[in-house]
Amino acid sequence: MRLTQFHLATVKETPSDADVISQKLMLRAGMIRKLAAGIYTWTPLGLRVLRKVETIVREEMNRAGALELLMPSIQPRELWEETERWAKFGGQLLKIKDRKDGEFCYGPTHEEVITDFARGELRSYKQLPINFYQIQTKFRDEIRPRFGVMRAREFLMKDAYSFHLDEACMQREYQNMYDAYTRIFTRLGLRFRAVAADSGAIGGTGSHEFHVLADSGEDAIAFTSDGNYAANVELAEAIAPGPRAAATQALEQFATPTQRTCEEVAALLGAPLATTVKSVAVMGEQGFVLALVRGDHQVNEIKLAKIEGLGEYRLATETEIIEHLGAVPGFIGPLSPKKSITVIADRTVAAMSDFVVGANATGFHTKGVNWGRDLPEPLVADIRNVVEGEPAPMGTWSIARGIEVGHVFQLGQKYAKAMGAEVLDENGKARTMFMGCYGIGVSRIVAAAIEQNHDANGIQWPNAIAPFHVAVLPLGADRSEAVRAAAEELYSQLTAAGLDVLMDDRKGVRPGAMFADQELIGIPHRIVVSDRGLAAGQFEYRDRRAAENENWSREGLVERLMAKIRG
RNA sequence: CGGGGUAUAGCGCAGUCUGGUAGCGCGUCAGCCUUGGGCGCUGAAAGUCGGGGGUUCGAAUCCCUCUGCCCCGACCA
Repeated sequence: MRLTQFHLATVKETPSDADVISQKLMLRAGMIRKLAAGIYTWTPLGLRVLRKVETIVREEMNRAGALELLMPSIQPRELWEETERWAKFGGQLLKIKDRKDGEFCYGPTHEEVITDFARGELRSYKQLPINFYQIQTKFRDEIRPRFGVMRAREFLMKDAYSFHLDEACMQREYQNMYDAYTRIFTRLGLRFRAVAADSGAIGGTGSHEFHVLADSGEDAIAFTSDGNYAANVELAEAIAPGPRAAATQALEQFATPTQRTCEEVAALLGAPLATTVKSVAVMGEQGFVLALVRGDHQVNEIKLAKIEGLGEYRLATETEIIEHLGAVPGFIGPLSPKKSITVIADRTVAAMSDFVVGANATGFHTKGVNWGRDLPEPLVADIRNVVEGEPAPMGTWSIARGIEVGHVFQLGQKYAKAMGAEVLDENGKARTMFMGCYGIGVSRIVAAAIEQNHDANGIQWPNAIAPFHVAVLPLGADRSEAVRAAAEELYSQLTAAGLDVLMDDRKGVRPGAMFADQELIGIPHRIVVSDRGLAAGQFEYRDRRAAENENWSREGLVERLMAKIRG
């Protein structure tokens, strides 16, 4: 591509409403332009990257045996009523009406449509297993879209759905997709990690998220020091500490007129935060529950929701807290509540002695508290987030940040059952199919790749998804016929070799501007053609990630470059 | 949905308090100059000051109203 034939839309000034680096760089490089909140136009430059990601995803899905199809983006309400998700999906579902007042939504996902398709198409176990996928624009009306295409409302997604006669077959395909995803992210040239994820209320035996590692990631991932296990922080198990020490202190209530948080109480006492216990009051299905974690820990809502009797719990209101405990929030604890309540202690809390809690009297806390002696033994469960460096089932936990770009999921029979998707087995008996679903955020990958690969000058694309592999920059082509001819010849050869080449043939553009644009848009390799170089019989090569130039002779240049790009 | 901002040239912003001929930087266009890190100089084009209503001799500026967008929070495969 000659730059004069292309639409380069770089800007010098950083857009003021961009709050993550990928969004800034995508706007400055002219890859995207915002049309409305969370809705973007992909420019020719940005689209080249998006298409490269899409192509790799498609090739690997095909290789894994999945079949591409394309479903409608507009879906009728009736289908969503069958799974009761018309109401349950919530505000993210963009609902629209046609001229006859028929109700539709813009598809945020396609379980209903594919299951409807499958129940019509699939009749015999002989047609199974089968895996259908599409790469398509989705819309989720996010409450607060932000971070550019990282969390846009309209986005490009690959979604696949597999159908099976039994669970074992579903699990085999799940593994097949897991392996395909590993190949995809490896080919994309990204540093990533597959992590065990919470499978939520749907249950099922498995779910993994694929995260691109980046400090700016929205999700915390926990992984063990031996590298063999990684989990969403929501799932990582906090193991029980050693046995409880014997009580040494007497129970003592003390005044904390203005100290409501564990931090404030610990500061007042001059004691470590880890000697305090935080009490979180919630209302579960079976009544009032007090969840206890150590002062320096955080309650994990997903773990808490899994406890028997809690289910769809919510935080207790101030009125409920006063009614059950007799004190206002900030001074509550498990000691002598006003009414009978359930106390659930985190494993760590259960192993504490001589600890500090709210006294259930406004303005007071109590120290020297001990299980068994001062209050009954609690129910014990793992209800907190793990923290950096603490013991894990194997080794110790480390915490990293990641951007979720893929998710594989064993759906089981949830949708097939709700929608009556059945096939006849070898005995002629109708059986509800098992399903798996597998998503990849294609447009999000573009942003995630930038979060992971950039410097002060701009983007540093991995070769596999760079909009162009190499930039040819002729310096002074306006006045040097030799430079112009050499650049043209090089451009032809590189293009003929199958590389994506961008030649900066703009008139009167100074070298500094050429370099700045090439670095901003992140072309991974550049070759400078100049009178100075030609006189020495050399071309100047620079890797986007390198600080220094290399002088390459004309001989073997194309091969040398190919080796760098194709690996 | 709650709270807080903001809307002025293609982009980024000042001007609004205290009403009186629409400004700056970047970009764009023309010319000169320059040619290894977003050069320099000269000139030019470009704005129903988010929409509607009101006050006033006169409104970007004051009042009312609507809308978009941004930030914080709650929420979220």
